[in-house]
Amino acid sequence: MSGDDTRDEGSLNSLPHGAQLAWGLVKPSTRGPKGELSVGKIVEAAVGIADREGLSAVSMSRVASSLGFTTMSLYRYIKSKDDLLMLMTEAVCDIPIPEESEGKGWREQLREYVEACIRLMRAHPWFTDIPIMGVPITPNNLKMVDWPLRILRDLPLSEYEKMSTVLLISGYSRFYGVIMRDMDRAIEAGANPDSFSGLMYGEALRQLVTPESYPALYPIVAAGVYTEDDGNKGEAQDDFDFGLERILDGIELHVSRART
Amino acid sequence: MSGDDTRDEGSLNSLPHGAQLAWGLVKPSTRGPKGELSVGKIVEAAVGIADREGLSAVSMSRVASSLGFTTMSLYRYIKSKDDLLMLMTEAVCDIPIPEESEGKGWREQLREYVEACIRLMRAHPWFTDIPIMGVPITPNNLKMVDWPLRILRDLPLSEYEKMSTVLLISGYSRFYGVIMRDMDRAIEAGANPDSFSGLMYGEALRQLVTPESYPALYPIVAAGVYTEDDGNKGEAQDDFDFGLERILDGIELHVSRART
DNA sequence: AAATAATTGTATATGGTGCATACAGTATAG
DNA sequence: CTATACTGTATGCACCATATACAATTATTT
Repeated sequence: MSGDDTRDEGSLNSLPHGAQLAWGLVKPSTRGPKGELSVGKIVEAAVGIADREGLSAVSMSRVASSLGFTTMSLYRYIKSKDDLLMLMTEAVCDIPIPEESEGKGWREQLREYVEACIRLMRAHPWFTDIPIMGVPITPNNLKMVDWPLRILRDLPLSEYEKMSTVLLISGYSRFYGVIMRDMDRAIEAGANPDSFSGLMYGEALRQLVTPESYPALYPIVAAGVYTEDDGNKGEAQDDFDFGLERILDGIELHVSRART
Repeated sequence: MSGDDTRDEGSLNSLPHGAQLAWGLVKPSTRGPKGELSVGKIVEAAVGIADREGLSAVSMSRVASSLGFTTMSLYRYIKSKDDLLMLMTEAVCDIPIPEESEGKGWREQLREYVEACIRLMRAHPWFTDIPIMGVPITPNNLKMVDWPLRILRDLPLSEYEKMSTVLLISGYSRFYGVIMRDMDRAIEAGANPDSFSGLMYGEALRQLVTPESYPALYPIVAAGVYTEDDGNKGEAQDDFDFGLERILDGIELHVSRART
């Protein structure tokens, strides 16, 4: 139709339906009644429910009824629940990405990236409940790959190494995103009347983890380091910073080796 | 009863039922008919089903009927499905752990640890489908914490730093375990008649990822590095090794700093 | 040896899930 | 103005985890 149609429809159709929607590849039809619903509204509603009540509260019927429609009406817009989940993550990955080339070094910029990832996962605790179905293939998700790649642009790394590095960094973000989300959840749950749950398993572990069976773990459990009984949120933050700095150190060392 | 009863029943009862079972804290009752079923058999059956057909095939009724019992009979042995999942991971974490103090350095030993973790996750692809419910609290799972701690024993790190390091390493294992499992799955699915799925999304992404919107990602997608179109399993292995070496480098740098 | 109490596996039921299908209504294109 | 394509809906299916009530079984206590 439009002149610049160099598109290979076939390969685009190979994308999951959710991805096709995210890329705006699904042409709105002209015939028939105009839909009162829309993919955007559905995803928005689903994200809202997930934010408020967790991912398990997101069922097709729940989303539909929250919009005042029947369950099945959603399937006019979305092929499966998996597609909805994909679109939820995509919607939430629409975050501002800093401009290129400020005066900051790559370490600083990678820290910002990781921070942004973690912030995203904490703002939407359900984020990491959605399993990774594969390599990112939707626009905003790919922005989240392009961003760190841009940061690495001028480093003396091969393209494979750059991808490896991004995988390393984003994997670390995700892993800690999970941990921090769980911590947030625990704290929320810990605010319950049963506040003694601070120790919870700490005391039990102190009885079960013997120096004979767990020689290296024992002193750590005994000292309360394992269960972090002091309830100090800072500890987890320290863990996180420590690991990140080790990773950045490792990258820096590799880069400096490559330079010589 | 037995003389050495210094146990605080209360705190042990605070453990989830699955953990109590794993630690052998649930006394078998004497009264009543002896059970034909057992927790061990149930978990074994569940693991078998998961290995063969994936975690989604593991339902209470499926497990029960595979053993020739009714669904509800399982609940005589296990309180909830969550407990079953916990016991499944626990069962599978029962792997041989190398003796202490061989001539190997800590880097080498940590590599072995990570390899073992990955091997575990590939042998049981459902492993990472089970969400982490919290810090490990079951015997074999704790062995998987004690092991790397042992490796770090003689390094000049505080206990907090050691825990942070273990978290870093095991988090990396888990992240890559997920990736490799997904890769295995894709290869298995790719063996289907529709074998052209080798490219799958690669071709589509090459159309969608423009140099304007994705300046840093574009060359990588264009070169086929992003989707690893060559189907070479070695690439992912390279990614993995690269990241691991960066992490080990980072730890080494930190240690050498601490030494001075 | 008899009574008691605990524990077994089962049958049935509840309220949920994602989704297939068939359908009546409605707006557009020819 | 008819054919077509699309809308939202209603119904139903197979499945899920789990609660409850129950008859059968067996070890301990009396």
